[in-house]
Amino acid sequence: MPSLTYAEENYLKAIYHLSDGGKNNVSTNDLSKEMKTKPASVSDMLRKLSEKEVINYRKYYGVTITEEGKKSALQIIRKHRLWEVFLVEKLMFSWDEVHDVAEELEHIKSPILIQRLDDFLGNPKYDPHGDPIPDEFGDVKARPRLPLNELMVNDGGQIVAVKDSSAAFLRYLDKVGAYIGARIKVLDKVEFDGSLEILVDNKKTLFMSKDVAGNILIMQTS
Amino acid sequence: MPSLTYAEENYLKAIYHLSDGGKNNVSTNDLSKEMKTKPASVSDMLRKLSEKEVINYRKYYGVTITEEGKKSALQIIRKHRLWEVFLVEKLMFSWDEVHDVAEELEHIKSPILIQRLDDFLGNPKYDPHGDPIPDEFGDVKARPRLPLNELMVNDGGQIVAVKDSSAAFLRYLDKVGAYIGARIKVLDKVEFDGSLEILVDNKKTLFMSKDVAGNILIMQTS
DNA sequence: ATATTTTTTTAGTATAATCTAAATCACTAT
DNA sequence: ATAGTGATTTAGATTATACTAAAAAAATAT
Repeated sequence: MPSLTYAEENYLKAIYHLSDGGKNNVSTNDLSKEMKTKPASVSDMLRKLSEKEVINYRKYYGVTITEEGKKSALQIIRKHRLWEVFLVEKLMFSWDEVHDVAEELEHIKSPILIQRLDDFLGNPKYDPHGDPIPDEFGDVKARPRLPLNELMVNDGGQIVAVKDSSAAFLRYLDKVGAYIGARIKVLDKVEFDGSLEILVDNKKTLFMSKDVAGNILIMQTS
Repeated sequence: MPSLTYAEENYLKAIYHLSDGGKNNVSTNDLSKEMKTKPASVSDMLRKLSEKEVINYRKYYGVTITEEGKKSALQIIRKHRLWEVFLVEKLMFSWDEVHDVAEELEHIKSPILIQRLDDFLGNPKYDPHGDPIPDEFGDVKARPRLPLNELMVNDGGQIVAVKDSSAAFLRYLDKVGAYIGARIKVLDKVEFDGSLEILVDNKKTLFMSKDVAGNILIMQTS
């Protein structure tokens, strides 16, 4: 694995995510939006990442991630998500506070640290947002999942992840008790605007817009 | 507190240590040795640290640390030592493995992270090498301590710290059972070379050169 | 007291990551 | 088929950290 600088790691991670795990091409402009840098800076970085052979770069046509690059990206993601578990489970961070800190911690370079952190946490398979944690070889146990708004009336399941991890959205979910792991059932669907009536943990019912429901991912069980 | 870059933090920490907590002047050459950079690079950095008012710098005459600088340095040291406790107590690192990783972790910028880490660890007062952990205001609870080789025959006490934290030295201590907290008593002193016969934890006796003993710090109890 | 040595600083160069402005390429719409 | 628009790259500048070589200041030794 080529050694990457802090900034290179961040670009590579962004490419991995924007390409949906390496499936799609990513454009310079999209990357510049994601990284909050100018397109000119992105071009420069792409040249460097391409020299290190973690991406395939053809000028003016965007990039794809290489197999090597995918491995590197998955290791960074592994570290990020393990640290998130640590922050939430051991240090009592709420799940909307962890992202920025994990963003820094993920760059600490020490394989033994990550291995021991993983053991200390009990080798978790999912992070606090429900996203799968790659193992040391980069293998991911993905759960089948679909957006809550695609369920039919009377369909039930468990919340396994959220698409939008913004602090505002996570605080909203906290307020209504929609945690990862919560069991939900669709009681009713309003045809007019697609909003839903939901039963949470067999206790509380709540109303939810189609937009919100679209950002909640469900593992269907009925 | 002025915001410092990664490199600036490392220089400031080195200045704090080399000046023995701000008591002495530190020369460009000493700093360049400590930082493993060239004197020219040090001069550059001193100019910058001086602009941020964390050191007093008079060209050709070395530097002293300011009150502001001392506060910043103590916060970095606090973070370093708390992470060392975490690594040893929670992640089962041995005390000779922790330094380099803590060297990276100490630069993570998040006041809330450090506060919660401190609580999670039970607000420890000393790190695994016996060095005191500054509190959030920079206050340090120093224990009175003297080098083992300065004890007289029949003097006893507890090992509270080590001066030399090199991996080799720490492994040696591990081997002979001389942990932080171990109770020791001086059974005999060889006049010729200053070497010592030591009783450890009322169980084991061992022989130790004056050099080794000089690097072990004792809180005397008898 | 001056010459020599050592220490420190300055000047100029290099790499990494960013920027702005200008140039160039690709795509779209007639 | 080409003009115009938008995306992308290149060129040149900036900041941070390091380097080497040369100059300058301080310390030392006769």
